[in-house]
Amino acid sequence: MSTAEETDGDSAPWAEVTPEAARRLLVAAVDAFAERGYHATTTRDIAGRAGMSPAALYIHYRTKEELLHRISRIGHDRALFVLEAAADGGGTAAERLAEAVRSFVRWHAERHTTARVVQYELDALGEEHRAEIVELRRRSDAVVRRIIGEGVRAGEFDVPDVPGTTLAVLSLCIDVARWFNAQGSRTPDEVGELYADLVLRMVAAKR
Amino acid sequence: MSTAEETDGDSAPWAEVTPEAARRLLVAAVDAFAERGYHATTTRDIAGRAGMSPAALYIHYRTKEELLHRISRIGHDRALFVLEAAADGGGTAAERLAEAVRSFVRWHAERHTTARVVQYELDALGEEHRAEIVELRRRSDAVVRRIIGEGVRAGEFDVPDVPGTTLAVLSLCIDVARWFNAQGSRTPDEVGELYADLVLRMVAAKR
DNA sequence: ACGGGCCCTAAGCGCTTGCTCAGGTTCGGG
DNA sequence: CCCGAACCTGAGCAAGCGCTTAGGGCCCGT
Repeated sequence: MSTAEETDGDSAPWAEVTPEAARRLLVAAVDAFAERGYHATTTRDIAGRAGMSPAALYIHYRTKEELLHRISRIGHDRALFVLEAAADGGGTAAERLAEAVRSFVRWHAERHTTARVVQYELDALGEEHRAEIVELRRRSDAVVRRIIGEGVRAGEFDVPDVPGTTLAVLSLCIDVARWFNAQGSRTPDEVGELYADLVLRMVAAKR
Repeated sequence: MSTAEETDGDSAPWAEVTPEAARRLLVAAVDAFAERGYHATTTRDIAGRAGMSPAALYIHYRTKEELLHRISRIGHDRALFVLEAAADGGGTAAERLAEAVRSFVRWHAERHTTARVVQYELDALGEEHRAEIVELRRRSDAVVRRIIGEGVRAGEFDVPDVPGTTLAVLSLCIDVARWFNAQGSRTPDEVGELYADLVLRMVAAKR
């Protein structure tokens, strides 16, 4: 009865992308964007990875930017879902903060290809699309800030600067997407555990 | 008699880039790369910002990639210098770690335009150039790891996973370049102070 | 049997890219 | 007064870019 059961939306990564061909293209785009970056990726490369001709892409997506937006939108939705699930999981503020960091970090490590695109190609999006995504990120910030604030009020935490510490916690988690390597020596679970511990130390009341 | 006096190599940012025109181009490139990213920046844009024709760029640099390499090399050298100065500053491990984080973070905040290019456009570099830069980053890692290791041995710190914590500390500092905004409410000094405190909490021995 | 909608491709359009090159300007030394 | 070196520009090349278009197979209900 953990907070994240099977509804974490990550068991079948891109199942909701409905025409199978559109999904293949999207997965190919995630790989390509994560590997080379949005601007260095060509539509020919994406289509090639999906085993199609360049023109096929434009049957399912209007532009290359729309592809990035779809990836970014779904990715942020899932990351936020994971965070909120942990935050609403009950228990002390420390337990909820630890679980939030643990699962958020695990998501960024496990799906670091997606996360890299989602977190680091943000300003390749157009004006409106970016604004939409930024709103989702503010909600992530609010979730973490709320837990820390509650912990402070309950006397569990000692945090002189709540917004600053919130920023640092999220920054720490997000940056996992940059350095995490699947071939590396740490599993996503191990990193999640390590980071949950480090974050608890950052906010712990001195005894 | 602080560790970082005026020799921090940042008082006159790009003074060592010798022909004045070459420096103008390099500064323009830093701005453009930081704003749009390496791949989204055109040589015409760089030359335009420097008030020259596109062809002028190729008198001073062989390729666009060489420009990025020069920026990356100088930036990493300076960041590493700042770190090492703090590490060799004397005092307890806690004092040295705090000073290292403080000045490293301050550098990333103050010069966040440069830092963004230096830290996030790494894999736009060619094979050899990237290898050279990666070596500099390993030295940064070694500096932080050494301080933490010494603190543990001296009984000042309680750190179950030294390499993992080192990674987290550096990740935290580096990511400042991504979110720091000059128009924001925090000064580089404030962020450095906040982060030094947070990092000390992460490694502090429980009492 | 067959017509229409759905997917897909081959070919290519218009444009921008990184980069080149012949030629012009500036300037200190003989 | 002229020369050569240092620096820069206008014009443009080949290649690659995002994206479009005309059309061909395939599968469905009727």
